[in-house]
Amino acid sequence: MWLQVDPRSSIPIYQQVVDGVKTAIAKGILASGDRIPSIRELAVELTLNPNTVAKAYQELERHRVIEVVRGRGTYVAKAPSPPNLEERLQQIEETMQWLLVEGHHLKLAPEDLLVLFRNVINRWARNREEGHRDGPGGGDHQSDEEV
Amino acid sequence: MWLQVDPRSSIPIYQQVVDGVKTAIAKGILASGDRIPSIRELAVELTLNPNTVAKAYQELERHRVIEVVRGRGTYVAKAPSPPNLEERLQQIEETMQWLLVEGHHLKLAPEDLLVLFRNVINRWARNREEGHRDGPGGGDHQSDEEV
Amino acid sequence: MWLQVDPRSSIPIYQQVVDGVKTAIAKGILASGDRIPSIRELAVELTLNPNTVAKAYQELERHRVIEVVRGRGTYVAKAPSPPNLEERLQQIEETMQWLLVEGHHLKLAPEDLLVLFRNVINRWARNREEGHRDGPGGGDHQSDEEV
Amino acid sequence: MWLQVDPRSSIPIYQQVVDGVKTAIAKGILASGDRIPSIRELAVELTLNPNTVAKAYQELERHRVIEVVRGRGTYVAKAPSPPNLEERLQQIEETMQWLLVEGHHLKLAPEDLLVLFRNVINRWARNREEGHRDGPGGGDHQSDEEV
DNA sequence: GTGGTCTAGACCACT
DNA sequence: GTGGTCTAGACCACC
Repeated sequence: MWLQVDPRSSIPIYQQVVDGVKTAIAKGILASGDRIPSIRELAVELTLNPNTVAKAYQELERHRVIEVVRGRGTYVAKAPSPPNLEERLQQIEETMQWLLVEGHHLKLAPEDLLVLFRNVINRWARNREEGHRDGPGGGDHQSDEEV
Repeated sequence: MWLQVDPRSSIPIYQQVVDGVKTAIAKGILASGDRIPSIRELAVELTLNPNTVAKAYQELERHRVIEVVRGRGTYVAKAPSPPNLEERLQQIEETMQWLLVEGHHLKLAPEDLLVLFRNVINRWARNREEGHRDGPGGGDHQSDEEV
Repeated sequence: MWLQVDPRSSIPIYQQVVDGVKTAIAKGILASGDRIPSIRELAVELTLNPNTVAKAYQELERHRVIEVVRGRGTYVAKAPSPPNLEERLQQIEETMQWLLVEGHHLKLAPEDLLVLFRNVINRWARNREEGHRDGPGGGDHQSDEEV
Repeated sequence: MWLQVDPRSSIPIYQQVVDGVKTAIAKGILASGDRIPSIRELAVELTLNPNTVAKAYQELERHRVIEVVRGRGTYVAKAPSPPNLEERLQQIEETMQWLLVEGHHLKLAPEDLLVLFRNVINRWARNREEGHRDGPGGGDHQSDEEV
């Protein structure tokens, strides 16, 4: 399963679901137009309350990440154009500043963090490739891009 | 004041205080051995509940960022050697992965994020320099900034 | 086609059909006595479940907007005299009040809304003219009445 | 009470609460910075489930209409600058078009609707004045603005 | 005290 | 079958 949840984490479960779906899309495991499990299916799969999953799905819909077709199911959105772009860009910069602060207290200079970030990116790219290869549905989406 | 708090933020106030102190240290505004305001002083200054400030200070002490000397006050720790390094390094990497996911949904490629990160670092370096220049070197706590 | 439906909208599809038919009539694309597609035809055309179309047609019939002639087809009603006029007038006024509230939060004064409404009316009138010119079917039914 | 709810309406209760708060603000009954009832208070007052009220409050917060201060209560936002302005403006125009369609079937020409709208505005202005006069707290906010 | 999250179980509208 | 809404009752973090 491309989605896992840790009920003991301090991060709300619904937020974990939101992040998990976003991650699966970013990794290429889910592609535009793919159907994702219904609320009830996912609730059974992860042994969660359907309401919890519903809350996550609503949040994802609000962010234009998925699209709900009443009575038929839920799908990964076609053109995931984010709404409040500025706000979220600012959040990204704040997170980067947090990295600098946290790094300083771990005695990591900005250059160290830059190197670390590069490593994370490379590892990510490799995983993404795998995600493409053994993704759902067999040969539905290619994986022939260079890394 | 080198510390500000937004009561309307979704981030807990005590967490904002923790982050604020860490940031001030990382920026060079506070240095090892500097005295920081007492719980009551800070509570008055920021109009917070003393319990809230106390909780933040506890957290900072647990992370070896500050040291409380009974009856004399609280000081920035000499050698802020982090305890649970492994755990926090992992958290940093997770945060970087989150940047990749969020960036993907904002149509920012890893390279874009790398550039963005570099910008943030540069801006940070500039601010840090200023922090050094007109830092709290003179009296108890400086407050001569324009408002 | 003078009717389009968005399955991803939060507005029920049957309601979209109802509104669509009413709009076509108001625009002059459909006129009194015109034949409209059968339930099955429309369902095929829009790839909808026939039940959904049937529900829409029922609603339209209840509002005296269309008339079903058993075995012969469905037609735009002659004298679309509304049944519950009071109720619907009240609904119109409520909608106008909603416009004022929503406008206030968008910093639009009532005068601004009035201007905006005038613009919408003008645009509407222009479209309506076009609807007249290149109406459906090419001369099958005239609809050059004044309103 | 400046908020009423009809449990038998087809409009979701939480939506009624959202609209009600917005209306109260637009009418001047609630002003920037005013405290609004806590979730539990309002739930008791309207005999609703707290979760229902919470959902409404979250929606209002997302629209920047209210601000939540943890542990202290909820307040009408200072600078209610709406986020997705374009989207909401478009919704307003669509609503105005709906008025034209609905008016046509009620045999109301656009000019009639314009007149009707003017009436609604005037009535609204009068009510707003009253709302100011016998608002909460007596003379806390003035009501001497032109109408 | 406040709001935030989660579960359980129910009913409804839509397709 | 799908998602949307509501209730009831519980636990938790924060202030």
